[in-house]
Amino acid sequence: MESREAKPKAKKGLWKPEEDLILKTYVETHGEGNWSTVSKKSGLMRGGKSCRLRWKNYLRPNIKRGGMSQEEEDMIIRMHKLLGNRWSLIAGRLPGRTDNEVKNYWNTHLNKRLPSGKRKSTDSNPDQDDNNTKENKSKRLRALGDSQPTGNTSPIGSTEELEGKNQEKEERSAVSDVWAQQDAQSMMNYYIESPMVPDNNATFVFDDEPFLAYWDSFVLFESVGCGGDW
DNA sequence: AATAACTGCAACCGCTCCAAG
DNA sequence: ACTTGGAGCGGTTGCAGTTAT
Repeated sequence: MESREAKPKAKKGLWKPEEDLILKTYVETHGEGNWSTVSKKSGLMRGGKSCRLRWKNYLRPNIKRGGMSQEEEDMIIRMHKLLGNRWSLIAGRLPGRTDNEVKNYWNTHLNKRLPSGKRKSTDSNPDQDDNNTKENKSKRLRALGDSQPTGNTSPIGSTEELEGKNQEKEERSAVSDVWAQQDAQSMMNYYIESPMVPDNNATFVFDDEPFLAYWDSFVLFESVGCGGDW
């Protein structure tokens, strides 16, 4: 596909301020989308994916930067418990936060704090510490990559999560069951009471995925099937 | 002061999904 | 029905900054 000759190689690495400016200006005048053509039209020597990522994670308006608040952190933990590594879904519940940011925050701050956390632990046994050294990291990950299907590192349901291409669909159909089995009631209470939700009138920003669909099916399941009192 | 080790984050990669042709 | 290409997602890597020795 990319074997077209004379195709200039896309620039990689950190974005420079002038590149940011070009991209920002371009998107603000032409709108999002058609990322593959952005590099040509804007003059940026970047791949479309790179442009999209930069915009989405850094340049987009209303991006909230800086440390996570306690509410945000709590939300991430709860959502991760329910959804696993569905970073885009989790980020969708956190206005101004991106999936990449949530993912990084989880991996660097939260994961190691939780009992099941397994990355870069500071108080683990020597064997585990050895596994966490930088030079061993790559070897370990490559070895895993050779022997494991991708996307199977979720702490939640890592054993029951399904391999292969139907995983997503099956997950979606199963998600209400998962929620029903877990602390669904407290989750609902949290949503209602959360300081991040100014009122109950759908003030979430549903950026990407149809989270409402998940929610609806869950509500349906709970209210019809389980006799919940809400 | 030097440098090794660690940490956090930005960015890339590979894959899947899905709409258009 | 099939192919193709764009978009999006999660996992992984690279590296700059920080801390420990």
